[in-house]
Amino acid sequence: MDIHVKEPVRDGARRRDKLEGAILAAATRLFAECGFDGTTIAAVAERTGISKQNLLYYFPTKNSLYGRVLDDVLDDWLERMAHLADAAGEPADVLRAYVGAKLRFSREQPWASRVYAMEVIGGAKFYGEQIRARVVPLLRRDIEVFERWMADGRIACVDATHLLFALWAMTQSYADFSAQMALVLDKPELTGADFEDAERLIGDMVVRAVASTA
Amino acid sequence: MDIHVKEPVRDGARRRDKLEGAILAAATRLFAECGFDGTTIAAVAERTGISKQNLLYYFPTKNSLYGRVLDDVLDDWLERMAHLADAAGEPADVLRAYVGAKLRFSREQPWASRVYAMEVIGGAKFYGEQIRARVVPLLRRDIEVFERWMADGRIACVDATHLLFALWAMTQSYADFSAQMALVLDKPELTGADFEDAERLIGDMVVRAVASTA
DNA sequence: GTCTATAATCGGATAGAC
DNA sequence: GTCTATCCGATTATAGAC
Repeated sequence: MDIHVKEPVRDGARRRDKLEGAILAAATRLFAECGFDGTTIAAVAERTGISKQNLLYYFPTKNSLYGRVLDDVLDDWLERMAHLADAAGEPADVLRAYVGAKLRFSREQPWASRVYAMEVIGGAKFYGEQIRARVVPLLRRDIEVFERWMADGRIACVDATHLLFALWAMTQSYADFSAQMALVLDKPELTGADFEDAERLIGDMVVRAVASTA
Repeated sequence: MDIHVKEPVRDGARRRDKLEGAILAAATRLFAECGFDGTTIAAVAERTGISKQNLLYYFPTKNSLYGRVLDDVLDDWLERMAHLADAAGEPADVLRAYVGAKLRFSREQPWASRVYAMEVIGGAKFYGEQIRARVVPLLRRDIEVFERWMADGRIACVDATHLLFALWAMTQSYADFSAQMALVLDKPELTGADFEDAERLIGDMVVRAVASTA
């Protein structure tokens, strides 16, 4: 008997991945805009173009969907930022690259940034352990890099921890507070030029903060 | 006939105000922790120590409660910040005072800061008009003060708009991202000393950003 | 002003056919 | 893997007695 196999395994897997990706993209945006409880799986399904029940086949619970969204946010962000602390080169250049990379993430993945921000603002009740395990070590390592530079006399002595907090805050806000920024600038949304201005100012501020006071 | 008036008008009003205040305090905290949809009026009522139905007597809808919370957040913030742009004095001193005031608001009213942040991150779909009417003019005025200082040669020329965004971001994050900061610092929550360190570093950064490059 | 009761709806999740 | 049908709990809000 000739059994008709609809799709080879690989195509099936590819299709599954593609649909999962579409669901996650829709979910990321909606979680960012409406928060966890404000987002319904029906709305995610509709935006994806599938039925609610079909979505529940791929993500059996709302929590599992939310968890995957946050996992993917972190994966993307960690991948972009991981190499920076290892970077050899002048501290000023590394700092500017760091600012640029973080700002680029705010620009290219604003919803990812905002989902993460909302989770943290709410106290990270859902994702706190993952942050402790995956984000905190990275931030601590960055702080240590700053402190080594200071010990080696390559930059001026400042509070490395709060310098990193400041750097994070300034870059993160171009995703999280872009709605308010756009209102101040009286334009529908931030443009590439705005991000260039931001990168210049933030880069200058950070570099100046650690410049030796001749 | 001797009608027993339970409470004179003034005591009644005072009682009403007191209860309203208690409801608003509970609501502010819960909206910050759980978001708009994650907060139930039953939970607000329970935290206030009254019944859900009684809460609905004071705030007939959830939207009206949320609106009042945001109104009060803005009232408090505007009152604290309003005088700063008028302040005469050296730019460096005014800037440090500005940073200090904003940081103090993050420390003393973390839930207020977070409710506001959540609303903005979600796109300010509920409160956008109020932000346009009440917050944006204030920020624009601050930017103009910075630009006047530059025109008068009292500070170096930088992008005044993005400088204000940076200042706002750095101070705001000590409310919004305090959960993550505490994890990095490996302590249950930020302390007064942390806020002093922050004020010093942010103050130095901002002042240095506008210091003339001799 | 506060209570009891309840209406009306919605949302997450399951069962089972195809 | 996708669909139809449905359950069940939770939530906002209202009606009306006291």
